Amino acid sequence: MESLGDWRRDKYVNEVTEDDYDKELVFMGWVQDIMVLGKISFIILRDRGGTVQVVMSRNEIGANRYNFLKKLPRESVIAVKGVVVPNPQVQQGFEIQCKEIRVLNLAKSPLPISVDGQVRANMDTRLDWRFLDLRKPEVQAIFKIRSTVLSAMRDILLEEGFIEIHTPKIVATATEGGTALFKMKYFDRVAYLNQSPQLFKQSMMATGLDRVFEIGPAFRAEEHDTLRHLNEYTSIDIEMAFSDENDAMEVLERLVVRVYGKVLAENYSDLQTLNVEHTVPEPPFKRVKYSELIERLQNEGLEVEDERSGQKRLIEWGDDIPLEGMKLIAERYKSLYFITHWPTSLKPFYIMPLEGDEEVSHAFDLNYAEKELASGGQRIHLPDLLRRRLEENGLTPENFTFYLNAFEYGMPPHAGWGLGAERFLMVLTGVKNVREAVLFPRDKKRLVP
RNA sequence: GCCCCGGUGGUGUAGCGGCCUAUCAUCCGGGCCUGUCGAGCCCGGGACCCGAGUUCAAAUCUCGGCCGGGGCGCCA
Repeated sequence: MESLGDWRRDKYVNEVTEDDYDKELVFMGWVQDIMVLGKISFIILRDRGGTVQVVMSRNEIGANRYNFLKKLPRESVIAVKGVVVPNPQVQQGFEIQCKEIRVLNLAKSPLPISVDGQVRANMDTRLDWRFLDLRKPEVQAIFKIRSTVLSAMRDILLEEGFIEIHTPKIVATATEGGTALFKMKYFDRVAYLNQSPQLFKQSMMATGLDRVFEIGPAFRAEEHDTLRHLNEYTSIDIEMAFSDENDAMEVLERLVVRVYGKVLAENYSDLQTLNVEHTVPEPPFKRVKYSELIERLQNEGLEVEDERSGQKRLIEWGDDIPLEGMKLIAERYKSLYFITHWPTSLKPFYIMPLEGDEEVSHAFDLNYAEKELASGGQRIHLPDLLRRRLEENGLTPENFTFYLNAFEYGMPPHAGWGLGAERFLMVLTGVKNVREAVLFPRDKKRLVP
C-alpha cells in the first residue's frame, strides 16, 4: 500500500471555490465509482463534503499506472493530487484533472451494502454495516444535524443560566418506578442502569445551583419493539428552582425555536439532502388541556379496552391516550403543541398535583403531531406530600432516603422536563425510525455493533 | 407482555406444489470505447435459513428450531 507521505488534504470537495480554479490541490477520500472509457477514466471521489469527479487519462499518468488505478475496488481510500478545472458539464461545476494518486488502502469486494444508493438495504443490514451505511450523505446528514442540535442546546441552556451537570448512570435502586431497569453487577452488589436523571437533578434543586441541565444516556429495559423506542437513548433534562411548569414550558419553547433556527442556518444542505423543509416554529406553541383532548376523542368515538373488564368502551378522563388517539389529535395539531393538566394518576409520583384538585396535575407533554417529544411539570417540593405520593404509587419511601432527605432541609418549589434527543431528531430530519437517529442503536434485539 | 408477518445470489427482490438446470435490478469478473456522470454495449459469475414430515414431485404445503420485520401496550 502507498503511504500518505507528506500529502495532506487541502480542502473538502464542498470547500472548493472559483479561487481554486487552475490550482493544484490534494483531495482525500473514498472511490465511490470509476467509469472507464478506454484511455480516459472518471473516478468519483467522495469525502465528507460530497463527491467530485477526478479525470484520469492514460496519456497523463502512464499505461501501467492507469491500468492499475482504473481497477481500484469501490470504496478504496485514495489521495488525489490534481488541478481544479472548471467544467460546466459536471455537477459541481468543476472537476479534478488528476496528476497523481496515492492508494492508501484497498476495499474488499463486493461490498456488503451499496454505498452509492443503487440498492436500498434493510435497516437491519444497514446497522450490521453501520460504518458503510454512514458513508451515505443522507445518513451523515442526520448526524451532522444531531451534532448541531446537541451543541446548540448546550449553548442555549448555558445562556439561559443553566449549569451543566452529570449524574450517575449506575444506581442502586429504581429511580421513578414504572419502567424496567437493566440489572448489573457492581462488585458484589446488584446495581442498575439509570432510567432517568430525575431524582438526582431534583436533588440539585436543594443545593442552590438553581438551574441545572444534563445531556446524557438513559436506559430502559422495556421490551418494546417500535419505531420510536430505544433501550438506550439520549435525554436532555433540565430542572429549575423557584419555578412552575409554565416557566419550564417557556424554556422548552425558546430552546426548540432557537434549535430550529440554528439547524436551518447551519445544516441547510443536510436538510436538502434529507429532503425536508422546515420553518422556524412561532412561539407560543398551542397549549391544550388533556380534558379537551379527551372530549374531542369521545366525540370521535374512540374506544379503549377497559383495564378491569377487558371490554371495549369509550375513552374517558383518566385514560392514557393511545397512539390511535394521538393520531386523531395530530390531524388537528400537526406541529408543536403542549398538552397540559394531565391526570395525576397518569404521571410519576413527583409531579405536583393541583392545589384543591389533586386529580389534576401540573404536568405537561410537548408533542409534535402524534409524537411525544418531552414531558415535564412542576414537581412536588413538600416532603410530606412527596412521601404520600410515593406510597400512593406503591413505592417504599425508605428506598428513596437519599432523595427525600433533599426535601427536608429547604427545598424550593421547582419544575423541569426531559426531552428525548432522538425523538426530536426524528422531527427535524424526517426519519421514520428512531434508530436512524442513533449511530449504534440498542433495542431488544440489537446489542452488536 | 400480546397480536400479525417474513427469511431466495454480496445487496434489494419475483416466484408460493410440476412450466425453476429460479425472475429482475444492482453487484462481481472479462472485453470495447478520450467526456462519462443512474454511462453504454457484448460475454461470463453468483442464491431458495436449518431440521423433520406430507407428496410421484417442495423455494412453494405442515411442524419444530434459529434469525428478522411490523403493530399494540409502555414511554422520551
